[in-house]
Formats: sequence, structure tokens, C-alpha cells
Amino acid sequence: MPKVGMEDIRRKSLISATLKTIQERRSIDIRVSDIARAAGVSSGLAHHYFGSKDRLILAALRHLLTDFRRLVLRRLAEADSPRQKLSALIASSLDETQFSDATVTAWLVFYAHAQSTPEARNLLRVYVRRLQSNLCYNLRPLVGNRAPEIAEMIGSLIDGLYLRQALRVEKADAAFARTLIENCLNRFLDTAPMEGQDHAV
Amino acid sequence: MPKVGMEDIRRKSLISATLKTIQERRSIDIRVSDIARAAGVSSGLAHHYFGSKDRLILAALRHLLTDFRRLVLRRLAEADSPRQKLSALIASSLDETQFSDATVTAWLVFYAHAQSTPEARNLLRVYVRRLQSNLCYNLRPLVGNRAPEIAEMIGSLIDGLYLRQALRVEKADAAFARTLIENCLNRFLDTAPMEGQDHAV
DNA sequence: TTTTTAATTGACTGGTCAATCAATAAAAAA
DNA sequence: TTTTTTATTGATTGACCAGTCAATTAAAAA
Repeated sequence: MPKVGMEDIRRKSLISATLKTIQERRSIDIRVSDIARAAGVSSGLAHHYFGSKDRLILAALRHLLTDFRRLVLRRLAEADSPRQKLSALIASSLDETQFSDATVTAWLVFYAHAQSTPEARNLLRVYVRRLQSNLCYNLRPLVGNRAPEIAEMIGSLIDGLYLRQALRVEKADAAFARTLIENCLNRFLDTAPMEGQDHAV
Repeated sequence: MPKVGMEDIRRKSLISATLKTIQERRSIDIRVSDIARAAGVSSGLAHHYFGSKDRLILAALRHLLTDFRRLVLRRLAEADSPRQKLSALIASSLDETQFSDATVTAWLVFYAHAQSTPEARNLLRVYVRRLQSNLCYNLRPLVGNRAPEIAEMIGSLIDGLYLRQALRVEKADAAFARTLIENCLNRFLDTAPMEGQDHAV
């Protein structure tokens, strides 16, 4: 039933069906046929467009990351000062949709998947590094050369809150998580020496 | 070849073979026959003693958790003051062996596995809750009713540092991670009001 | 209209693996 | 010694599933 230009539509719907299936099954151990059914097509078509299950899964990860990046950029654009940009970075990681059960589950599943899949690992590493350098860049005017350490702290806090959110039955509120990080950050800003260092890190 | 009392030996060696296999493959997607080979027995024997792959994997998780708990208790016993106990809790999570590539990988793999396996999830939740209440209990004399918030922060930091360690190629030093958390904690101790609250959390 | 070409299906193949089971071996108990 | 009991194996079964392929449909191009 070929209406030309279906490819793009199918690819997109297969990719979101993949995410949806991973989220519902709470695992990466899913069948291509399930994904295809969720997208309303045959399993053959999934292979036709993506070649293999692995590549389809990578495409889904890439999609998750791109979505997130879009969110970050949008929020960053609305912020003026470094301090506001820091809040924008925190807020985009811990915005209500990102901190939802489905999204958090997907992240965790992909993180684990990346352990045994070099290409997934690289994709995630890029994302981590980008967040890290964003944080660092905006921290520098505020805390000088303690920026890398504090960036690492904030980044770890975000990831840790995700991990714990994934495990919780009664999901925590995204606002709670944001406040927690902001509080922590403020502690370092209030009293932090503008330049000059104390402990090596 | 029955020398009586083999059961205990086999169970133990199958459990550590399971952990080892998960760590080597960096995945929970492993074959019973691989585990058995690593333990030097047939795959039939693994089923004989554990009934199913699932139960063997749960036993491995339980073993990881018990090992960790033993470490925590040992370190706690050596600490006298609440402040020292906090450091003991941090140090046991981020001790050199716990922060090693193999261990960190196993944790991440199990965390993801727990998303789709209720029994694994419960085991991990118990571990998180126990750490949390330990932290909280020892924070209370130092920071009053901000204890829960700060405990959540430290717990999240630990988990986040694990997650990032798992992703890194050049593994970070455990001492670096400990220092980072101690620095953060100190910020809250130095200036924290003994009682009395500011923001709701 | 005829031909080409993109889209799509679902049956099929081949490989993989968890779990079972009947058989065997030898220590321990009688 | 004979019998029982425990330990152990590896071949086998049955289910599952990724990926392939030949066939079909209908839009688009000629």
C-alpha cells in the first residue's frame, strides 16, 4: 500500500513504539514483534527500515537524548545570568516529564544497556559530558576553579535522584528534587570563595 | 561423585560465578551454561540447586547486598560519634572495592533488572531504606529535622557517583568520590542550624 | 494504460537456551 | 557387602524470536 514518503512516518512511529514498549515492559528485553504491533505495522517492516533490533534500540536512545537536548536548549535560552542558567540546567533534568516514571525507567534501562553496548555507551557519554561542561561553564564565574568539582556534584545528584526515583513505588515530586539540588548549590554559592581553592579534588 | 556436603560449596561457587559472569558480560543477559562453566559444573547442576535462572540471579543479588551490609556494619562499629558514623557510611559505599569497575557494573545491572523484577526491586529497596535511615539517624543530632533532606542528598550523591563511574572509561578514584561527598556534607554541617527549618522538603 | 517502484506482509528458517530427565557414579549407611 | 542416598552429567525437548524472503498491493511515473 505504498503512498510515497511513508518511510519517515514509519521510522518515527517505530522509534516511539520502541520507547513505549521499553517503558511498559520496564526492560530492554523486548520483542521486535511487540514494538511493531505497538506501531501498528508488521515485524518485517521494522527490519526493513532499521535492519536490526539493535539499531532500532539505538535510534530510540538517540531520540530520548535529542528530546532532552531540545528541552535543555529551550530552557537555557530563557535564562540570562550564569546563575539562572544553572537553574535552567537543573530544571530541565528534573522537569515533570523527565522525572516521570516512564522516562526515568527508560533512562535507567539505557544506562544499563550501555554497559554492554559500546555505541549506546558513547551516546550517553556525550550527553553526560555536555551537561558537565554546561554546568562547569556557568559555575566558573560564580565559584572559580571549584567549578569542576561542583559540576560533578550536581551532575551526580541529578543521576542519583533519577536512580532512586526509578526504584521508588511512591514516586517523588520533581519539585522536591529540584529544591534539593538548588539548596545544595546555594550552599556552595553563598560561602564559596570567588577564586582560590581549599581542597584538591 | 557424591561427597556429602557438596551442596553448600556448589551453591556458593555458583553464586559467585553468577556475579562474575554478569560483571564480565556487563549484562544480566547471560546463559546458565556460562555460569555453570565458570563454576566448573554442568548446567544441570545449577538448575538442580537453584531451580531456575531467576532464582540464581536473585541469590547473586542477595549476596552482593549482604556483602555490602557486612562492610557497612564493620565500618560503623569502628566509628564513635555521629559524625564519624556518617563518614563510615560514606566510606563503605565508596570504598575501593565497592567503587571498582566490576562492582559498579553489577549494581547498575541489578538496578535495571529490578525495574521488571518485583523481588529484586524489594531487595534493593530494603538496602536503600536501610542506608537512608542510617544516615538520617546520625544526621539528626547534627542538623535536626533537616536530616531527611540531607540524607536523601547524600544517598543520591552516592548512587549518582556510582552511575557515572559505570559509564566512565577512565575510572575515577574512590577517594575523589569520598572527598566530594564529605565536602558537600561539611557545607551543611558548618552552617546548618541545629534545630529550626527554612524550606519545606 | 502499462510499467515501475515503494510499502508492506506474514510465513518460514535457523539458532539459541532454559529447563527436564534418565542415567551414572560413588560415598555413606545398613 | 549390599543398599541407600547424594551428587552430577549431558543429551534432549520445547519454546521463543531475530532476521529473511517471496509475494502482494497500490501509488506514481512513463
